Amino acid sequence: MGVRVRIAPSPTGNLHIGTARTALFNYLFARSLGGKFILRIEDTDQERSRTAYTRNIIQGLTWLGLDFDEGPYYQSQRLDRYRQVTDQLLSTGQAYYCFCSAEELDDLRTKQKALGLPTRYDNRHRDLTPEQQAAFRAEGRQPVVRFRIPEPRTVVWEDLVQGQVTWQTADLGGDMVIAKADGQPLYNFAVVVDDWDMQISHVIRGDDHVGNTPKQILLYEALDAVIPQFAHLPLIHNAQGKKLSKRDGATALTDFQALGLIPEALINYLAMLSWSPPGAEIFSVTEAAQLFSFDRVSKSPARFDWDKLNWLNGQHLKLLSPADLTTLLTNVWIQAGYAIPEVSPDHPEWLTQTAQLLGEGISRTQEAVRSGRLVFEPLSYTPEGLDILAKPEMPGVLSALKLFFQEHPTLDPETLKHDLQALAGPLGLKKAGPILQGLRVALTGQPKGPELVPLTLILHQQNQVLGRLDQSLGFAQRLQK
RNA sequence: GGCCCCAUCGUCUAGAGGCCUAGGACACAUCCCUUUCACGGAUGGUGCAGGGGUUCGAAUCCCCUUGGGGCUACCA
Repeated sequence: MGVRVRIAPSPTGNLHIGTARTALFNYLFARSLGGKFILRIEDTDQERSRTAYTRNIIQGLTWLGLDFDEGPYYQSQRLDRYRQVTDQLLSTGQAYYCFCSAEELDDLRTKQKALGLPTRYDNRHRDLTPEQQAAFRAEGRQPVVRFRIPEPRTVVWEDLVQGQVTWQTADLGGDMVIAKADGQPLYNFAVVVDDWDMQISHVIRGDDHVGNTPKQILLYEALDAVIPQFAHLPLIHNAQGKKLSKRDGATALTDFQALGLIPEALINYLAMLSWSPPGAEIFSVTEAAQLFSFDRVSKSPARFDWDKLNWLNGQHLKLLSPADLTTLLTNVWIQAGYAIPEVSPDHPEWLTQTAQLLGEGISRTQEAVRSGRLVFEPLSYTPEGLDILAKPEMPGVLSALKLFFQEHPTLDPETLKHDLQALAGPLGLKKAGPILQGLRVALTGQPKGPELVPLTLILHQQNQVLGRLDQSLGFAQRLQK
């Protein structure tokens, strides 16, 4: 049996960036060894699970390109199976009914705390006689099912990331509940049954699960099941050095999406949290899969760094084909409410040129919204732009520019800049700066922005140059008074 | 409280006893490119938590201290 790994999120929230990272490592490991990547939805907690979240999780994984080979499997559809295994454990005496109430358990913990003892279940109902059980039932108590944890015993496993991990069963908190009073299976139990049934070869998950692993190993043993290999990844930390949580702003994958991050960059960044590539830092998911191995995974947590993610996003944006970039930015512009004429699957030349120009040097697609306004929206001026128009030489400059464009209905991209600069002399200007700056402000309303010549060419194709020049000239003349 | 894990520039990391006067990337600063803002190029500063060992030699091995993190449910 080859490599079979799984990502097993619970649909109690949108796909979290930490889950996405775990999914990625599972995916990389599977792909690096030609194994299968499986999706399982852990929805045993009926209270908190929502199908909308399941949808979000699947969409998120798909968006990232982490396509799964099997599934999604749903734990909620396997309840009979869990019951069956619970019964098996019960019949062999490896599990038993515990009738303790929530209050009794609470009480126990409070007392232990007061005495400075570690909190744990004291296994008080481990060996109840049938008579005692009947008495509890007569009281109307609904029992949970607990799995016997032998003490003392040492559980050891060779973790692919953590190395050899040793755990004393006495530190496990006593016999564990595997089924709630209402019959619902609990995580630590369901996960073992599932991984067993689905023949998972490697369990790759966050290291907040190390403490669960000895319990699960005991369960595998009790079921006489093959124990998978374990790899516990260090967690992702926030700027404060704590586990990344919903309180940290953007943590759902959809947040990153909305911010203008692209999957290629996110994958690249996530892969480098606690894993280091043997070579270049910028890579595709395919390349990462070829390079991936657990011996380059660190045991220490990594802090989430927006600066680096943004930079990486810019790098991957640059790697996109003109067509892909155009599609991406066009969607952003449409979402921003800009009226973009004649959009079709094959982008018109001018749109591709616009995307190339405005996509230059940005690190997130959302940054193109602001520059997009310059091309797609009617002309308006910033205070800085008005300051420039108010300069005394501007009416002259703009008149000369207007004349130039009237005389040159077709523009030569090769010589345009030179031709514009040549306008300085006749106007008595020492430098061409005011000409270019004037044209920039006249066309865009602001002194800063994308490269001027390509921008002019694009607006010219849209028949926008003369109109804007005219409008700005009028403005400049009025500002002189 | 108990158990477990971690510890190299601000951040992500390379480093598996001599190749380290510790390398790279992000961020930062300066300069160059440029009509502008970016991009790009160049240069620069900043780090082995502390203390003990082991060794001819330690960022690398061991111990302690300190700091940080995780877990400790009839959640997952």
